[in-house]
Amino acid sequence: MKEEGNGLFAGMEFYIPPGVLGRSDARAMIQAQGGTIASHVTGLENQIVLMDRHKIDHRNERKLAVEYISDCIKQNNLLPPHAYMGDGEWSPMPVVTKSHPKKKYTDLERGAMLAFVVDKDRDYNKPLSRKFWDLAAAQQITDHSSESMHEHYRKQLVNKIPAEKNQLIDLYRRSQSDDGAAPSAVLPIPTVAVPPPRSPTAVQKAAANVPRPVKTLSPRLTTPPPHRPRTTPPPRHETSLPRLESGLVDSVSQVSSPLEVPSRKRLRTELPSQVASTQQVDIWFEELQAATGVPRVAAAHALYASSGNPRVALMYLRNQLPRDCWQEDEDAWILRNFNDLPNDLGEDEIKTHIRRVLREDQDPLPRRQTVQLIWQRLQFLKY
DNA sequence: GGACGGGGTCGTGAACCATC
DNA sequence: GATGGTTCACGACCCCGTCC
Repeated sequence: MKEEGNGLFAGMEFYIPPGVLGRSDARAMIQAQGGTIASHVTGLENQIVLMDRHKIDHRNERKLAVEYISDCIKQNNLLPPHAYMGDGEWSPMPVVTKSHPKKKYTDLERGAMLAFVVDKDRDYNKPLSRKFWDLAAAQQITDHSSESMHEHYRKQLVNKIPAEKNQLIDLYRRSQSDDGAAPSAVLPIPTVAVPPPRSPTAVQKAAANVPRPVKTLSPRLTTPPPHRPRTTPPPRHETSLPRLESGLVDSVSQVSSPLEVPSRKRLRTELPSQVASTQQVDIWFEELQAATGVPRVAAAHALYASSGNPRVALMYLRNQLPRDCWQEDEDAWILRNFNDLPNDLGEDEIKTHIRRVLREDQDPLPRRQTVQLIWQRLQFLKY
């Protein structure tokens, strides 16, 4: 560890999971001392995770008890980490052990898996046999079992678009290199969603002409909701690309971009705040066409059905209709019930209205949907 | 028998909500 | 505004049925 710039923690990055006792105090102390707070675990060397002592299950210099911060400040010095690492000897609580802990895949592990596929001259767009992953497990490509890697690959990784896969591989390769600063040779992943044309007809017109988004979905979407909890990290779409480029990639729940399979949880707060550029839209069309072989018009239609989310559009084109990919009768239901709402209604009022309609159930929605998704779709349709 | 896909279980964490 | 409990969704892991 080194000290640079101003403050005890200058140049250092910490991640404090939600729920850690004294989290807010530690955050304040770190920031006051020039350190930075990461919103997600990166799995990279430059980040220290601060946890409750009794929850640290193994010794690791990058996983320390949260008291480390206050103690360093008391001593006005960066203390040796050893006394703050996981160890049953000093822990006031028994070390929690699990027979089969479920470890999250980090981006480095995803990159390692993909790099392994590439290194073995295999097509990373196609499923691979269990035997292949047996080999990967034997070579300890990750700490996960072969079956786990097999499942993760076929259910998650294989669905990523080539640009994302390349980015993960690139991240992994850079982490393996000493300097860690090799320039990325892969396509940047766009971080914004496309507000597509207003109707299918418009989509078809646009398909011949490449749809160009013209403005944000709504002013409300450009600012965080006022009721967002203090500890909620900033929307990932605001940070994903810079984080990738700086190597600070989220490992908890994957690289974030509109191109990934959208987490419904994430969608509840993370909405597009920018407009895609012409180049970005072109890239998406090319990606969709390359991945599925469909004509441009179909790609445009898929983008429309997916509210402008290219990754959902990809699933749509693969006949994997996710819940946030909308069908005609569902759009009709939304417009029938909510299109006449006053324009000055706020998000909360609209959602209250949506809840009431869902509760009354007089005009049931064809598919079960969350209030948040309906609200988002409404914003999209009204745009 | 191996590959593959579907689906179940369970741990985790974010979002939401009620209470103080 | 802070805190704690609840709900919900995701993903890791596992199992099983089907197909070749």
